[in-house]
Amino acid sequence: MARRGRVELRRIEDKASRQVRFSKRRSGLFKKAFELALLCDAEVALLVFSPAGKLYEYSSTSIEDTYERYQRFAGAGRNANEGDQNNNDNQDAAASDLQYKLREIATWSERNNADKSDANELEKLEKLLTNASRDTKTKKMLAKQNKGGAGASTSSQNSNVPTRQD
Amino acid sequence: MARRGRVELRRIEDKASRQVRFSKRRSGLFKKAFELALLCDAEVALLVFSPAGKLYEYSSTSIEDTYERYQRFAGAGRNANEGDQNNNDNQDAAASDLQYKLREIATWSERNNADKSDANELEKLEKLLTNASRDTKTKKMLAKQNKGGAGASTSSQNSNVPTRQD
DNA sequence: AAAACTATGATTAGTAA
DNA sequence: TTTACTAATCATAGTTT
Repeated sequence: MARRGRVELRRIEDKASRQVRFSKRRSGLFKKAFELALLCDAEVALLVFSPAGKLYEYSSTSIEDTYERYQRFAGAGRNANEGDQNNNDNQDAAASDLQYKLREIATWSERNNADKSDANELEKLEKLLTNASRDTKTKKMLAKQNKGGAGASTSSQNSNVPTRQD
Repeated sequence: MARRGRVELRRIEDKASRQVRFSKRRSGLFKKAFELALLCDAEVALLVFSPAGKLYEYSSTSIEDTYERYQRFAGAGRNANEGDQNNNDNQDAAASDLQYKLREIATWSERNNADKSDANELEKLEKLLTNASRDTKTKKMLAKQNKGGAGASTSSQNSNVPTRQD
């Protein structure tokens, strides 16, 4: 027969049945992760260690890459879990993330169809993003100053190099 | 009413509905991850970047710790891995990856500094990549034909000129 | 645009082979 | 042990509010 009621949300005591459930639920979880990546075009990385210490992994690109991206992101300002707070804080993280992607694109298109005019487009786009990023930071700083901060006027440093370490 | 049939397993084209589905499925996935960790006493780390480039994370202990454990593990000799259907060694995949990054960039710049001329740059760039991607595919096809070929001579559509179909 | 609804498909707990 | 079955809960696509 089937289950008698809704499943209780706590650790399963019986070892054998815990192992069976782990195996079933694990495959369900990995399937869902894969579907999210595929259907919704998301980047997903999933690591699971079984209670017995066995490793299972899934990644839509590569664990390493996603973890790196995570670190870059988290470094600049994070946007933790579910509960989706204010995403102003991670705008400049997103910006530096995008700069990175842009460089990737530049490298790729250089290798594949190097063309002066294309390079030009890319350069313009990169400048555009750099500026936007700086604007965001400046605005945020000004906002902070108005609220309670000490003053410092922004020297607009120039653009082609992404604004790195503050 | 409810859904008409089973869900098709491919990328959702409509942007708005992709975003909605992402949000729903993401919360489902995180719930499952949490339950697996709790019920089965597993160590779980989950990183998701939305198509818009937003980060979501769950970890039963800490992302860093689990990643470290993963590295130690992977270094020594690894075990099963579930969803291992990505074999990203071809240019094709690289190209579509770049398209994805481009869409991220587009989304971001739309939200932050929407501007007609910027949109134009992005569009040009996207077209450029689309064409390059198609070229790659065509070349690959030709190569395959030449290798195993029943000798059908493909009317070589010239590679740099897009075949209009939109 | 986000939240509620709801019919339907998907997942799975318990059981059995 | 894993695999298969099946009833019942769960998740969610499409729709409505």
